[in-house]
Formats: sequence, structure tokens, C-alpha cells
Amino acid sequence: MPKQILQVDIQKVYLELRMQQGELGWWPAESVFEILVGAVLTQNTAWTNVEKAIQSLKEGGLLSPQAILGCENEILANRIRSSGYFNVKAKRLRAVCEWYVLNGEFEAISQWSTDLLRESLLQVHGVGPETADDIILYAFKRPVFVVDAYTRRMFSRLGLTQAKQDYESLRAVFENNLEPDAQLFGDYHAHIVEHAKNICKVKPSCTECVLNRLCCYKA
DNA sequence: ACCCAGGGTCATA
DNA sequence: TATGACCATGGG
Repeated sequence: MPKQILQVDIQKVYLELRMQQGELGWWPAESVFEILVGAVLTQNTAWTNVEKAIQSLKEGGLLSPQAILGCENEILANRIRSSGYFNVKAKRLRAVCEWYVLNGEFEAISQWSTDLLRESLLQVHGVGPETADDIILYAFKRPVFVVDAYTRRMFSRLGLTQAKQDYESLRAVFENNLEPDAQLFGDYHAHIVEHAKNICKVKPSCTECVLNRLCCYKA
């Protein structure tokens, strides 16, 4: 894949999505901590279910790391029930809270380099590459590109990447072909997800798709 | 009734 | 290192 072509296409797809879908307003959250919570709760789960869980946490006064660490596991699990995998995610939320508090929360962690931040997050139980990058990008505003199942499917169909390319090299493709701008990366990822959610559900012959009908339907 | 969603961990081979 | 089972709710 000639690098110059790839760079043009990676940028072109963004402009096309951007033109088609306009402003999206990601990541929806009222605080940095809410982004951390959302990043865990949205694992393999529709965002609408996550919104309900976050709302329930707010109503229960549990939208702070101290409150989550201080409450009974059953209370926490019940509050996030709607996001699915609630027992697993209750444990993961605690792990993220411990990491956050132990390291001095936003102010102290903000001083870290992006590499250190990423390595540290990846050691937290329940935080894999995508969740880590959600947090790094949307909460800490660092230019890392979030790769998800949509991104993998869409860009391999467009012929710009390989279908079973590993996470890190796929992330590098985007980061090497775009200006390292957190605003841009965040908006791009948002547009990929929104495109997948809103346009091509299942039909391989979707004519509304802006990307040569190659985007989002399952194989 | 089925399929899928803004993944990750753990056990097995 | 590479698959597969498992986690679980809610909307289409």
C-alpha cells in the first residue's frame, strides 16, 4: 500500500463522513470521571444502555471514584445493570477507580506522558487497548486513535487495511496518516461509530452508504 | 425467536 | 499465539 495514497484516503474518508454527518458532540459526559465510567460500561454494549446506567449511578450518588469504592458491590452492580455484564463491569469499575485515586486523579495523571499513561492503564484489570484509548483520547485529550470493530471492518472493506490486522498496527495506520490532533482523532472515531450505527445495519446493498457500500454490514 | 451492541479475560491446545 | 467460552441487558 503506497503511503501517499493511504494518507489521502484516510483523510478523504474523514472528510466524507464529516460532510455527511456534521457535528456529533462526542464524548457525551459532564465530567472527566464520567468518561472513565462510560469507557468501561460501553464495552461490547449499546450506548443507550450505558446512558441508563450512568443516569442510575448519578441518582444513587455514585458518580465519583470515592463513592464507587465505598459502596457495596451489589449496590454498584444493580446501578449499572442496564449496561450488561454488570458483575464483570462492577469489578472493572472498581479497578479503574482504584487506579484513578491511587495516582492522584486528573490533576496528577495529566502530568504523565502519553506513553506512560497508556502503559499504566493497560495494566488495570478490565482495561484493554480500546478502553484505554477511549480514556486517553476523550478524557485526557491526547492524540491516540481509537480502533474498534467498526473501524476494523470498515477500513478493511475499503481496502485500506487488512481484515485481521492487530490493534497496535491498525492504530499506527491512522496515527501515521493524520495530524496528531486529539480533536480530529476524537471526531473521526465518533463519525465511524455513528456511521455504523445509523446507516448500514445489515444490508450489503445499502445505497445510502457514503463509502461505496462497503462500510458496516456484517459479513 | 434471533441478532447485535462504542471489549476483555481466562482456560485450553 | 490463537481460538473459544464467558460475561448479560435492551432494542431492532
